[in-house]
Amino acid sequence: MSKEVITRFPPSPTGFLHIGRARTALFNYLFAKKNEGKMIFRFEDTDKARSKKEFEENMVECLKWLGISWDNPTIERQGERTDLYKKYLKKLVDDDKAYISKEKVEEGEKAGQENDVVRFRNPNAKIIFTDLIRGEIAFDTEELGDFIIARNMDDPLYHLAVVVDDFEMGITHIIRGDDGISNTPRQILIQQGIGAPQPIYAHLPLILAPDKSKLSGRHGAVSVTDYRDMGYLPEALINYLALLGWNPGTEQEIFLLEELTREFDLSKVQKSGAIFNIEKLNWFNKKYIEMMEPEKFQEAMKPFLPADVPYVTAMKLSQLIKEKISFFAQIPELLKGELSFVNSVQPYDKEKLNWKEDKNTKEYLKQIINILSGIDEFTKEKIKEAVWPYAEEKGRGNILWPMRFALSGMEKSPDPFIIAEIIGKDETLKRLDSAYEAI
RNA sequence: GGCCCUAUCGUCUAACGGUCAGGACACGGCCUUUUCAAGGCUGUAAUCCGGGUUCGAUUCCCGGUAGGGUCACCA
Repeated sequence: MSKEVITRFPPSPTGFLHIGRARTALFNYLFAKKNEGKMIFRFEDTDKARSKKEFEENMVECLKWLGISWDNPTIERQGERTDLYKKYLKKLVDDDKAYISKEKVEEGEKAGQENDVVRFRNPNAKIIFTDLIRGEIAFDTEELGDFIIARNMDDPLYHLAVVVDDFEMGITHIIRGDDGISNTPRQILIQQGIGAPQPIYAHLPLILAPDKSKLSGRHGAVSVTDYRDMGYLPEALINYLALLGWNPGTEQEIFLLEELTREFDLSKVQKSGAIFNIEKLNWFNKKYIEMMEPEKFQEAMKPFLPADVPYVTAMKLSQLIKEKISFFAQIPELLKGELSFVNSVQPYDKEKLNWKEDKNTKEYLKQIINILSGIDEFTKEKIKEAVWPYAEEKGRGNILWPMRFALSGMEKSPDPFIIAEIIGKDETLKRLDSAYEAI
């Protein structure tokens, strides 16, 4: 009878939630769910100077946005558990597994002052642990020396705090980034010191920047917030992140979170780092945008609309926008470019009104105007219905290209029927008239 | 530099000794279409190098090389 799986997500609130951390959270979540276990969310805020409330809030908010949940009703903070660490610290010192050492602070504000740091008495053991992703990893801990585990008896440092927390919270699996590998031997040593069982480790490959270095702030957008603000959908981010370093073993690409909780398998996690590729994220995002209900899409695009575009116009354009964008922040440029016809037609070369070599454009425009004038219900369906027979008769390109070009003034644009409906009957006829006059 | 990790198309990856080395993104072509986008078809493109083991290595072993991570009174 194996005991319940408990994983954890322990960020330190010293910045906005990093995309790599979000993936780590996701994998912990998926592993816990897959094994019908739990995931604990806690804040590692032993660095009081750098830990900020706003970052805590950001992390909670981002995880919720992504749909990743945790199983502890209140999120623990290490800052509120100092009595616990003190207890273990005292025990360690009493057992002579650690000792207090008077030392001068070398850097920072307190440089030069003396401090009673607590050092772990390193038994210089060889540590071998089995990583679920990488297999056996061996370390000689001798070179670690008697490392410091607390600033003083009241003020624990990271390594001590994590080990105590993982023990007290009954963590069975530690799934974390690759960069945690070298911390593992220290932590195992402390575990042995306090008599804690050794959890199972799984070190995830890092998410890399295009230059193959660890993805960090200097590489541009790296926080979940950045992507949310650019108009990426949580489903797309989850899907992309899940497939970065993991594969389902099939050729399926689209996965909803719920599906991932069933399919996820730690043994299919990659060993080597993966470069974060925005192009592929864009592709996923476009896919998820396509799947959105029109009303939901309209709602979602609201925050991204430029102030000078009337709401009603934007709503009319929503279907077109939905087809074109990969992420919502592209909306303003789309409205300024390809969809700018809604406001006005820029001056154009009249020769471009002709479809290929055909020179009867003036006649065609005349007839199109006649046809459209007779339509009362000016919808794209009705317009198409009315124009289509004529287009079939004279050749679709001959009719539809001049019509479209006269209405948009651009080589690339949506089809003429939609444009006509959006700008309305009066404006449509006006634009066709001026094309007719021009040519 | 010490220690540790890693190595398949440009990128994400499949292949757990025998495959024409498969898929996806990106890129090119074609088709469909009034243009664009979407869609369909299709093309270019990879096993880091050198030794073993084996009838046979992308796959197993060793050594190089390259890249990365980590070496705080940060987490």
